[in-house]
Amino acid sequence: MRAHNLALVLGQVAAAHRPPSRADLAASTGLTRATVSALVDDLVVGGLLAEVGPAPRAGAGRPAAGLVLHAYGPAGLGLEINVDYLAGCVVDLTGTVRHRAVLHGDQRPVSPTEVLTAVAGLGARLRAEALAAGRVVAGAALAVPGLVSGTGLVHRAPNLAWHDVDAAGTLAGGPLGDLPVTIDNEANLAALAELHAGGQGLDSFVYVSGEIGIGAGIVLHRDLFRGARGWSGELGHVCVHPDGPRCRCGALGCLEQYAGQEALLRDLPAGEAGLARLRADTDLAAHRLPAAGTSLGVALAGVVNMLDVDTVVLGGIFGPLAPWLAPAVEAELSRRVLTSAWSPMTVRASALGPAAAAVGAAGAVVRDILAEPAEWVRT
Amino acid sequence: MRAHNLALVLGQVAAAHRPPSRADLAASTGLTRATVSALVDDLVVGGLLAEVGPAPRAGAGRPAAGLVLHAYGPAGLGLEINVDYLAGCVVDLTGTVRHRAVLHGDQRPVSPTEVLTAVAGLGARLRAEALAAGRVVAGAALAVPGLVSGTGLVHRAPNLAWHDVDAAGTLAGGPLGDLPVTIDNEANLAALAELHAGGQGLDSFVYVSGEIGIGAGIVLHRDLFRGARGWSGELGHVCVHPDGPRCRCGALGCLEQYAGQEALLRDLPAGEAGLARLRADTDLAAHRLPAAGTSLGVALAGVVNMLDVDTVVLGGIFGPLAPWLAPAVEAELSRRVLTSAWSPMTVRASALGPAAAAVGAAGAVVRDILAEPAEWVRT
DNA sequence: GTCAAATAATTCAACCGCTAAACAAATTCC
DNA sequence: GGAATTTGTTTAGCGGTTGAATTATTTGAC
Repeated sequence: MRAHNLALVLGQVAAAHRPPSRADLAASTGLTRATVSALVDDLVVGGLLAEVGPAPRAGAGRPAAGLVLHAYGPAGLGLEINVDYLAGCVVDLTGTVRHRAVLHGDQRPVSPTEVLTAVAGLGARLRAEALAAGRVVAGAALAVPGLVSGTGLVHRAPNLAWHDVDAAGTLAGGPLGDLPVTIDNEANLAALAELHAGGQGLDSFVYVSGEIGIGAGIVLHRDLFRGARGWSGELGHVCVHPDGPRCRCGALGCLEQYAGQEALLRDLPAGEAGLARLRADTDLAAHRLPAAGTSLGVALAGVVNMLDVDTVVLGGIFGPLAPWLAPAVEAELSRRVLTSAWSPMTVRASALGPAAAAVGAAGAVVRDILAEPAEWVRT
Repeated sequence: MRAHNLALVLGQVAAAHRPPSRADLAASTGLTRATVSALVDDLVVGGLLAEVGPAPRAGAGRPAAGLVLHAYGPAGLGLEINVDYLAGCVVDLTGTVRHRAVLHGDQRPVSPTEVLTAVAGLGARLRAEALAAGRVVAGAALAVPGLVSGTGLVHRAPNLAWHDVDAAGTLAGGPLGDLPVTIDNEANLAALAELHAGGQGLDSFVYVSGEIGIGAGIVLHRDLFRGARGWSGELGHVCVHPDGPRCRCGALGCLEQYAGQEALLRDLPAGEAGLARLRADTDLAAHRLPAAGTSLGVALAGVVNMLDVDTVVLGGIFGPLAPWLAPAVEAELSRRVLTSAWSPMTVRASALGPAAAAVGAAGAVVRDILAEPAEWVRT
């Protein structure tokens, strides 16, 4: 019960626009001022909340002490393995990114163990930086472009050609020592980053992650949707044409064959260079991208009909390509989504830069602390 | 806290295979025997639990008093409006159907108000029957083949040609008096019925409801998934061929055009008669149904890739047709679902008879009481 | 400049609900 | 018939919330 109320109070502080007073919290939580005072005291000595000077207020009365999340409370380390880069960042309790780093380079020729060791090294460096700045990293999360079990087993990461890689086991005792590391899908964590950075009114959406493959993270009522076993969001292998070209996964006509990076950059250089060329050659873009957007729209329409979300966020490489893609996606959605007749869909580009999943991963760590403050307050 | 523990104890009784003793409940909930005793006492005087004679047990010790859900506790009324029938039933706390009724007849020519009044009348009759048998109906739920808002507004029921029908408002003060009635989608409630009747190990699945249209109810971890606004599960309008035939909804190549009742019964009499003919003419069935199953499989594969469930239940008219449909569905799923490589999909026919949604609706009412016993215990 | 009004936060007694341990009840085993 | 065993109840104690009274700190009026 105490644990629940601690989380309740902390959540109210996190959600507030201005630093709330204890009295504000009592009003918004329904608890007594006495109770809130006791809870806040625990959270302050636990290092999760801090008092700020009283904000000038109109009218009489004793001024209220504002409460904010402690900027030097426990921090989260986010790591990301992707096909063509490794990334990491440290985020404080308020959600502000404090340190970040990216290592470019194709990871496909590197063995899983070496990739994991490299990203752990990157994480250790960031952790040391954070410590030097006065921040203790409380935990880490690692984003991987593949299907991950709760135990930290990467079942399959097709575009890295990983297969039953025990990521959690490999990381244990490495450069990160005994820091607890959770492992999750890249699109899921990027969707969380979008949820918290994207801001205003974003409640339920599908985040489409265009990297080498196409993944999706589904957020419903500000909560990540994981499916029954945590393997949801394989948008890239939703069928667009039942007898289309064969996909790497063995099936016919998967979306990835129409809107994956390789399809978009056919006859162009791979990676950033190809993307730049595509954006520069407006003729080519105007020809190739709307078709991909239509396929994306067909697949997403099916998803939306089943899942009922009202917003699609285009992320990864789809973000910068959104000007060409979004109109086609939108057209297909309004044509095919049953509810769009009275509740139109929104399609927007992601508000995030590169390495969104790393930011989301770090954010997930601090959100876990905020959701479960009781453990942290005991120490 | 008390409310939570009341629900916890009640849930354990509901989930148990044999009538548990207070000591069993203490063990399974982690509470003390003393606490459980106090909670059970409240639930017994509240009329939700009943004691049964001690079951003969091996070994020494005082015999335990078994606890069961009270068969004469508050009951739930389930109602269903469908294109070609109205149905209703009363279910007691244990989930047993005690009274039921069906009114056959095409509802399409009838006005929404008349349909709603008719189904309410059916409900009132069942309620009176239940009362005569000693059961008080505590609430009702109505299943409608369409998209329903939380406020009881039927936004659209395409196959009834309903459009913004205020079902809750129309029912208020009618034959059901002031009995609280919730309104929900037919496939959702049928899925709940499957969850509770289907039994063993059914945890996460997609229930496919083949009626005039094709709907789906999604259950994840024994919990109904509703999407952001409660409009999930429109499987019938998932795209199978982006440039297939035009659907009533305006889009091209919707699943309904390939596996809807009208497509299955082309050139055959509509309704039951046509279905009987189709099943009798094995040549025709073997020719027509696997193709429909393949389309169903393509659409479901996309759904499963996104939602990550491991079981598909074929309900409505797809239930009796499952022998012809299921193999094709299964083949398509194992070909197209990414996770099927290491975690094969299950496709099975529904265990339910007709009017599954009415049973699910009544079950939903009693499950609500069981989930929130505190309110009931106060009186 | 002092005092009343207003608002914030703390203190303290009372109470609710759970726990732990002792105790009473009802049966089997020897 | 008595020891052993298991169930269920009773009682004291404790954590945590409530509600009222109290203290603290400011604004505004006279």
